[in-house]
Amino acid sequence: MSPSAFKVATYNCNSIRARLDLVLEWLDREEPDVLCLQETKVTDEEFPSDPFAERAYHVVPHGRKAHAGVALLSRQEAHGLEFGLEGIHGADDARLVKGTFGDVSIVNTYVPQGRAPDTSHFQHKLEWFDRLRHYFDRRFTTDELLLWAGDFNVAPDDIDVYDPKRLAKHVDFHPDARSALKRVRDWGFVDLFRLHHSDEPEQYSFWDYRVRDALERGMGWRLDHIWCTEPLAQRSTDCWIDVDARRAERPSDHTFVVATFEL
DNA sequence: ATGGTAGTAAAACTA
Repeated sequence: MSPSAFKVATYNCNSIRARLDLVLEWLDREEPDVLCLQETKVTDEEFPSDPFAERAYHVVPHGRKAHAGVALLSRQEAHGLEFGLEGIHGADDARLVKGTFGDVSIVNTYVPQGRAPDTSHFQHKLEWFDRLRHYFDRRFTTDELLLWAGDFNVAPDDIDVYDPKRLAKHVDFHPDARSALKRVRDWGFVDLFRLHHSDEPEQYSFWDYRVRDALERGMGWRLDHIWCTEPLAQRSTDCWIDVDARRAERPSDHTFVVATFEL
C-alpha cells in the first residue's frame, strides 16, 4: 500500500459565523483532510454546516451560545466521537472534541484562557490541563497515532512570545501555565512546529486585537499548536503557520497552523 | 499596556 498524504490544520476563528467566508476560502485553497476550529461561539443547532457539506466536509460541532465551542471538519467521516472532559460541566464544557479517522485520532481543544493569575479562573486552567493529562493517560497509549491540536492558550517557551520578560505574569505565559502544559507534553507529545522549525524566533499564531499594529510590530504569541505522538511524528512531513490569514480582511486574532503527513 | 478591539447579544461579559 502506498503512503497517502494527510493534512491537518487548527484555527481559532473567533466566531464561525463572523469568519465563515474566510474559513471557506481557506478550505477551498488548502483542502485539509481535517480542520480543528475553536471559539466557534455557536450552538450545534446554529452551526452553519451547509456550506461545509456542499464542499463534502463532515462537521462535528461541540458548541454553546456566545462563548467557546469547538468543531471538527473533515473529508472522511469521524468515528469514535468524544465530547468534553470528564469532570468539566456546564458553561465550561464545549472545549474538547475528539474524532478518529482511520487509525489517526485527533483531539481538538480550546483550553480555558484563565483571565488573571490571581483568580480561580487561572486555577481552573491549570486543573483543566491536569484533567487533560488524565484523559490521555486513560484513553490512549504513546504508540498510537494520536494528534492533539487547538488553541492551547499557552506559549511553551521564551522563543514563543515577543517579550518573555514583560509577559512572564500573563496567564498565557505564566510559569505555572507552562509547567501545566509541560506535564501534558511529557505524556508523550512532539511539538510539530518545533520539530520542523527548531530555534526559529518570531513564529507566532496570535496577535492581540487590542495591541495596535501588533502583527506589523511583531508583538505575537505562539498559542496554537499541533502536537502528536512519536509514531505519528515520524510520518510528519511539514508544519507551518499561515500568517497571511491574519492579514485578511476582518481576520481572527489567531491564524491557521497546518501539519502534513505521509501515512 | 492601569490601554486597546472584536464578538455576542442587547448590557456586560469574554478574550
